[in-house]
Amino acid sequence: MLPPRYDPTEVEPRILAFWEERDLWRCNPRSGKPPFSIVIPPPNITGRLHLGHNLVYTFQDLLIRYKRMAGFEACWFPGTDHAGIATQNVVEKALAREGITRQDLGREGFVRRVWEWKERYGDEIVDQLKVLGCSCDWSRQRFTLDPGLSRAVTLAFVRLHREGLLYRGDYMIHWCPRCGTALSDIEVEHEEVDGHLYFVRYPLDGGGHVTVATTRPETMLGDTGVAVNPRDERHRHLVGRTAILPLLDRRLPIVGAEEVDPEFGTGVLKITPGHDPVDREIGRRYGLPVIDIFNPDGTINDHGGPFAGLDRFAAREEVVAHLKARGLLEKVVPYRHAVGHCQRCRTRVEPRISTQWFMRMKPLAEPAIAAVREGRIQFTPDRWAKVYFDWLEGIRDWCISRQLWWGHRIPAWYGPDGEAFIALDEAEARELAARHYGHDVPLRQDEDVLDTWFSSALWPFSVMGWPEETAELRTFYPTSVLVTAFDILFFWVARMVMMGLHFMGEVPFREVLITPFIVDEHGQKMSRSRGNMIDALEVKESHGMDALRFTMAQSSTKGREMRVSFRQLDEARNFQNKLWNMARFVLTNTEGVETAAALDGRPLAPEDRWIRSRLSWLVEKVRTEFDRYNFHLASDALYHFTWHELCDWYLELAKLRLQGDDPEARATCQLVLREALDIVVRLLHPVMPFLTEEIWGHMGGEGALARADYPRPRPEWRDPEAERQLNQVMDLIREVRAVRAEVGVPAGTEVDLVLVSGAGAADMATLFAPAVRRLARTAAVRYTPGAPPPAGAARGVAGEVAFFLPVGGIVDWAVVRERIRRDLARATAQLARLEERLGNPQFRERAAPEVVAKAEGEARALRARCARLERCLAD
RNA sequence: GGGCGGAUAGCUCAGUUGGUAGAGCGCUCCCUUCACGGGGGAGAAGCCGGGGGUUCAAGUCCUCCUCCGCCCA
Repeated sequence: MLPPRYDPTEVEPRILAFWEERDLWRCNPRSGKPPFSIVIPPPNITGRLHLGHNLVYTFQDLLIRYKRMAGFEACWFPGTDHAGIATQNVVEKALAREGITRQDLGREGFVRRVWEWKERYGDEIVDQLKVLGCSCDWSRQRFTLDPGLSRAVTLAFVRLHREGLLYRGDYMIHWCPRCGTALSDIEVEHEEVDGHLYFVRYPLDGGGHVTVATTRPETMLGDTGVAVNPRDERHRHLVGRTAILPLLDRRLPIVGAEEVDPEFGTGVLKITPGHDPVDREIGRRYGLPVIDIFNPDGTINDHGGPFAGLDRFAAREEVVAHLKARGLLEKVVPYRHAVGHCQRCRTRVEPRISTQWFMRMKPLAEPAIAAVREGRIQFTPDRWAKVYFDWLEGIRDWCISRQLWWGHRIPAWYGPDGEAFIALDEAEARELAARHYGHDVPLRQDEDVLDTWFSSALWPFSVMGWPEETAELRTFYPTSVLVTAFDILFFWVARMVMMGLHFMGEVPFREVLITPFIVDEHGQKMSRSRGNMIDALEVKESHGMDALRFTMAQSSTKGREMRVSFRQLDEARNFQNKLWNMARFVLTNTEGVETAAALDGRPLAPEDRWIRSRLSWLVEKVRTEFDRYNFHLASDALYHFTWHELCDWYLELAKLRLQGDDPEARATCQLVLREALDIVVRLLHPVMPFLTEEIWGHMGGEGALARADYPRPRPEWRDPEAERQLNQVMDLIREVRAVRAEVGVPAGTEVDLVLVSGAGAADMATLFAPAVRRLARTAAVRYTPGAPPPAGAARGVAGEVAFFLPVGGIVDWAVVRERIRRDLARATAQLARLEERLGNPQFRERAAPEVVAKAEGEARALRARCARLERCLAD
């Protein structure tokens, strides 16, 4: 006997073990089945599972399980990402607690420490995925720094370089002083901050001064010029003169430049070619020197003269104080402006010129744009395609080198004169160098590593063994769908498309499903600092994984945001329990039933034909909505059907036969119950795998439900007549209940039900009398056409069927009459609207014939209903 | 400045070829009915943000506006 409450904490670990023992997720690229594949967005090894991950992984698992059951060779490729900056930060913090720095350990020692850390903690997130029930092919788990994937990265770099798509040089990049590395443009987040605009006087050679305005006064230490707009009447005459940089007494030529906005500040711009992209451009035109004033950690270097050694923020204070002391600070006004911050550590970044590797993006972006335009990749929701185009069309070159130790070291070796040799390994580089110089020379490998996203961009094929021509690549590439959140659309999705097209000659995935962003019930972003995080593993303990998955599926929408609250989780948990009890009921009432016995050929009751008709609809609905990624519509349909059709009605009706004395009728009912349970459990498995697998076990199902067949539509089960009949029965029962409740017939009182008119009323009193008696809690059910109701009888009209309950004395006639009047008023108003529409010749002329016919049918039914209601009042 | 998303019952949200509004929660009343009180039954509750337009018909299509949020420059 099953317990009356479903206990996920007991069931889930057991089911996990059951799946694991059977090795169910391993795929065979040679099976010949149609392939369906997904590569996981590799979680960061420093990551801990949050609901955002959970959502993305739930959708993927749902699709994989669905396709697997539907007959596909469904392969989900799992793995993790080395996350250069994040991981290095984590390990450096750990070292700091020991009082050491990575420099103390040296590069080799540090990298060894990171590997040790990775071995210890790097699989935590993978373990969490397993606990979630993710049906990945774990035998194919990869890590971006695995030897195979690292070879892929090196090879990709070498090829791109030979193709002229990589270059190295001094350019303005974003520098994070805390991480000590360059960042790409998209790793910088611009935030509005309240700062100040400082107006500083620069003396002119030969007397007088100009005033410049700047938000970063410390950068004046790197000034090598001053510019004005040549069209600016106020300042035009200054061009050609020389200003003197305060504090350092550097001579600054004054030049004319169209870029100078006369409206900004005083219209005079200080030129700092080392630390501002616009200044850099102006400086280049006039041959102004470039001065980098920062050390890698953001302190001022020797170019800052007396300020050397100060942190950039302290330097700002000092510079301002000195200017003030010399009377050169004209004024300071509050100023709100956008400042770039490091995406990883929120530190303010500094624009800085440095030597980095870049990837030329335009030639790669064009085919990527075409692939989506031509429909070879489909976005869901499709509006994301526009965001994708906008970014790719304005794309800039990608700074791919990072001044880190943890990552793929750039395969570039430099000779004594700085000549670069790009090769698959050092031996090859030596060969190239020897050929170049005519003799062996000592080589020095590039110190830098590649942006982690470089390796992520290769993921869809590196994970399948590229550059080897593997069976996996042949079968599973391109993958079927990529599921991810929008925040990595540029970082990852677009770059995978570019690399996939470039190296594989084919898109990496045919569809991209962009999931909503999870926020709390008040629409706030979930974050540790806000304290509003919902931890997936805690929810697993309190509600069960299936409840969490159901919530994810049900509250997913096409919007940008998705709110998750404990209320929804409670609802899902209740549904979980409802399902459990539905199964419990069916199983305890069908013990010993030979389910293999053919149901076909047995005479079915109308409710059997009805529930089969509904099941047929449900199968089609669920499959259709899964196929469209409308997980909320599929889960709503499953929820509504299970609770409000199967449990509320079919199970209640089934009790009549199960508890009756006709063994044949009971057997038929039992078979239908088992059939319904079987279909529901299969349909629901992708959404709620643990619970359904557990029920399947109790059903004595063959093998694992996870590998069973997904239900197919059964159009032959469609039965409009049975649906019509059952709808009428349900209407009648509901109406009798409502009349009883409203006019105050005590719940325990069983009264007769007399049906007096209406099509189908005879069936209600014969075929369906037992059902009506039980569910409407009435005694005898009689059909007596035209019978006059006794005085004080409660009465009502269900659809077109008029009835009364002879309960004179119990009820208040005024209440009964009031209720009928209200029903009549509603029906009359409805009828009036319909007749107005039908009376409009243009409606009859232009509306679709079936719409007109439907309206006519409704009007006919309403007229009948109104007549019955009027009759009720008259009698 | 450009773009996108949202505005529907008290709350959170559905509503896919335009056919006259739904769910869950909450609320009110009733039920110790033998699968489930994490249950069952009944009920109240909405000028679908605002204006204009197309249409026989608009929550749904077009346009403008207001408010909230996000992305890009």
